[in-house]
Amino acid sequence: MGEHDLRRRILDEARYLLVREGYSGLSMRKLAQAIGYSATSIYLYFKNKDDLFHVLILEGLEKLYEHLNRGLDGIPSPEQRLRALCERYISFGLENPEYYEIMFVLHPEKSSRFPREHYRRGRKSLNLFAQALEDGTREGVFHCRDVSVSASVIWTFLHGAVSLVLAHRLDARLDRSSYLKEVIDRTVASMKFPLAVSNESLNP
Amino acid sequence: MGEHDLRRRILDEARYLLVREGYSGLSMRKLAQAIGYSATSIYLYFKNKDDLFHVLILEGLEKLYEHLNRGLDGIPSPEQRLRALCERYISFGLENPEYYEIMFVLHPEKSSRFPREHYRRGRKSLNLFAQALEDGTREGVFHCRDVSVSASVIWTFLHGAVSLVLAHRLDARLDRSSYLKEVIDRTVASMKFPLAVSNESLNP
Amino acid sequence: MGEHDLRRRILDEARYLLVREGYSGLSMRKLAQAIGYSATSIYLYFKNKDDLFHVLILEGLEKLYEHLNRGLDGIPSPEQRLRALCERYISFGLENPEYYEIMFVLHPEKSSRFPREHYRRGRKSLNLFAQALEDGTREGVFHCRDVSVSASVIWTFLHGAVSLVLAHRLDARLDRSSYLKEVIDRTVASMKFPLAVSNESLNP
Amino acid sequence: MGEHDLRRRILDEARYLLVREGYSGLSMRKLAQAIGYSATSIYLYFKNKDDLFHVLILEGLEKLYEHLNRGLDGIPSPEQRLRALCERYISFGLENPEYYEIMFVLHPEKSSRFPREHYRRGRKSLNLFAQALEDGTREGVFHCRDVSVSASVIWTFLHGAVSLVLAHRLDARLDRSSYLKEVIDRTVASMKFPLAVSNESLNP
DNA sequence: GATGAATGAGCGTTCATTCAT
DNA sequence: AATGAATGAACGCTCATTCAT
Repeated sequence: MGEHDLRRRILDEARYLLVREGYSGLSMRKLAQAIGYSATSIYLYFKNKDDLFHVLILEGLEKLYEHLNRGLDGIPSPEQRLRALCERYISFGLENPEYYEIMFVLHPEKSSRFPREHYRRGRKSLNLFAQALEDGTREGVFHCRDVSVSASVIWTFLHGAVSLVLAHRLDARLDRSSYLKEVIDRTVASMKFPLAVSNESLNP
Repeated sequence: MGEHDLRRRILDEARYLLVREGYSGLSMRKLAQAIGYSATSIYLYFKNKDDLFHVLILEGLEKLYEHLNRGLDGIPSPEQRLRALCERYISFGLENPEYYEIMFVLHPEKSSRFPREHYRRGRKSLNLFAQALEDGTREGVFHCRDVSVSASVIWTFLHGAVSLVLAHRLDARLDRSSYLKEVIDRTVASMKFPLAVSNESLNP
Repeated sequence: MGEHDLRRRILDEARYLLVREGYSGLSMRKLAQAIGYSATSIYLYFKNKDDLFHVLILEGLEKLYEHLNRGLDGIPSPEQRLRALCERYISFGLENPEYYEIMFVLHPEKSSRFPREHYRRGRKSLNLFAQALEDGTREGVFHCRDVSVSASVIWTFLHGAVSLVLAHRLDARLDRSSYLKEVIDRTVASMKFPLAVSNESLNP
Repeated sequence: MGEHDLRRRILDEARYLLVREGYSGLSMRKLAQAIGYSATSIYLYFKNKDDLFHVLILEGLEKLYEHLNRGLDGIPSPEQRLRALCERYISFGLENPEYYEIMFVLHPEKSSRFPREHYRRGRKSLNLFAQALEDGTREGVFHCRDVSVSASVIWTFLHGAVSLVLAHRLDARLDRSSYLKEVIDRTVASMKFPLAVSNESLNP
């Protein structure tokens, strides 16, 4: 077994188990059995379970960024670029449920155990949205007061969609593709609205 | 100990533990210890752990509905009604994180174990949004092709916000109240947009 | 609920549960639920689980005796009487599996907790066999050195049959009725044999 | 601790506990404590409690067969061979109460959880009896219509003896060795009788 | 680089039983 | 005569992890 092949297999099998059996179904024991190695071997490549998760998360963030960014420069129109970003975000989430869940859904109570490094990596993706908003705002097609806030808002909308779909929480009778289309349409459209001037806050 | 006080205490403590230690932190043993009773006692009031969760979920759905619906009829303007609903949904989620998580975040893989009855109750709340959309569409202030889809879209946006805030996934430097205000503003605004006629679907 | 009706119902339900769910399936909790009373109520009529079992055993021994003895005096021929006893013993066992198991099969390791009183009652039944042997020996049709030993031997043979059938341990392809007939035939026949004179013992 | 010594110790201790404390006394915890290891360790060698039992049963069946079969070919006379088999069966049962109970007495309601493989192994032993009967019938010393039925009948008689002795259900004043001798004598003798021709069945 | 052996802590759950009312 | 409330002990089992080799 060459160098780090096993490490790769562990990560891949972990993702597979994660999506097939859920978080609680991913135990070190089962993982070891699935790759055909002893449980101890996993600890040669990962300090502990958290570490393994950490690596998966970073990988996921990287993949998400690449998925979002690929050929993005070729889309000059800010609106079309934002729309493409929305579509890509959702398709990434739905096609990589294990990465998505581990990045944004699972065990938030323990997320504090993970270094803040994530956020830096995650922000790279968020900046793609922010950049489109920035460009669009300059051109007058979008109206943002603070593009970093608005980018978070867009992320919020898209995350709502992906997480509800992955968790099967939407009404089964809902037509999924028209639902997703409307999510994207309204998300993009919402950026075209001039925000009111008022400054009242909602919550302390 | 009178009547069913203990049952109430169990439910309350379960909610508390849930938000403090997460799902895996809510074990029957810890719960028992927290209320100062033996683990066995819990089984006098709940058939098993699933049953306890089931009760909490139903309670949460009921409370959410009441929170959304209180005095809603007194708001004649559909837009103001929709805005109120959005504000209330978010404030409920942030003020009742344990109910929110158990209803909409936790262990989705196991949610199939719970009867479909939930969804009926949950849909009552969704219908409040749908009704506002319906009225607004009739008045021409909103533009919806299918209010039940659009209601789901709104829910999607709001759920994205609540779940990201509860999971502390947003940039710490983000001003929360302006973020939340923008979420609500754009959510409401997005309904004012006429949807394009095109029928292309996003995902197979 | 008059006097001791409940006591009777408890005993009957216990027998029912015993045969339907086995020994471990008979818990005080389930028993209480089955009769529609609280678990505590059982303790009004029986000191504890052992006591309940004790009563069932004594009942079973009594019923077995009656089943064996009914109209037995009307059978003058010792051989026919012995044959009748064998048939009755087996039919009682197969038709009252719960009594049979509780009397002769279940938890022998704990039988020491039960008073020796059983044996007195049980011996009454054994004596019916012994009497037939005694009469048959006097008439020369049976050959017994010590009828109490031979009666135990007969019981041994019959018990083997009942316990194997109740436990479903016999080959499923075995025709049960010809098997049982042969058991009885050979049991009765074995008593017709003159025992050898030798006195060597088998086991220390 | 070399190789699989612990596995062996677990099995041996299980047998010991089984006979000393009965089936319910054999818990994984007690077993672990008895061998001075943690309960978890048992699961390194056995998948679960059923598996452990399964292994013990197979071991017992194998040992019983060897005990019955050893040097059996050296006994040409079918009658002497049958007698030897009877003596050996009983001595095995009395000298290996734990194997005997786990094979033929304990928790019959759960025996369905164990694969049918047992029965194949158990039948090997039964066939030794059948063979002796077959040979004896050919020589005219035994009279059997169907040797497989008659072999089951013999097993029945012997099992009755072993199980009653192990359960201490026989009258304490009974002389055990003359009782056992008579069991064997009459069991063998019973095979010498020509069965009647009648075909009436006992039980529907 | 990889493993076998082992564990402490914890899980959800069931049990027979007691006690005050 | 009957109950509701409560419990300590035990059950089979799984977990992430360690350590010596």
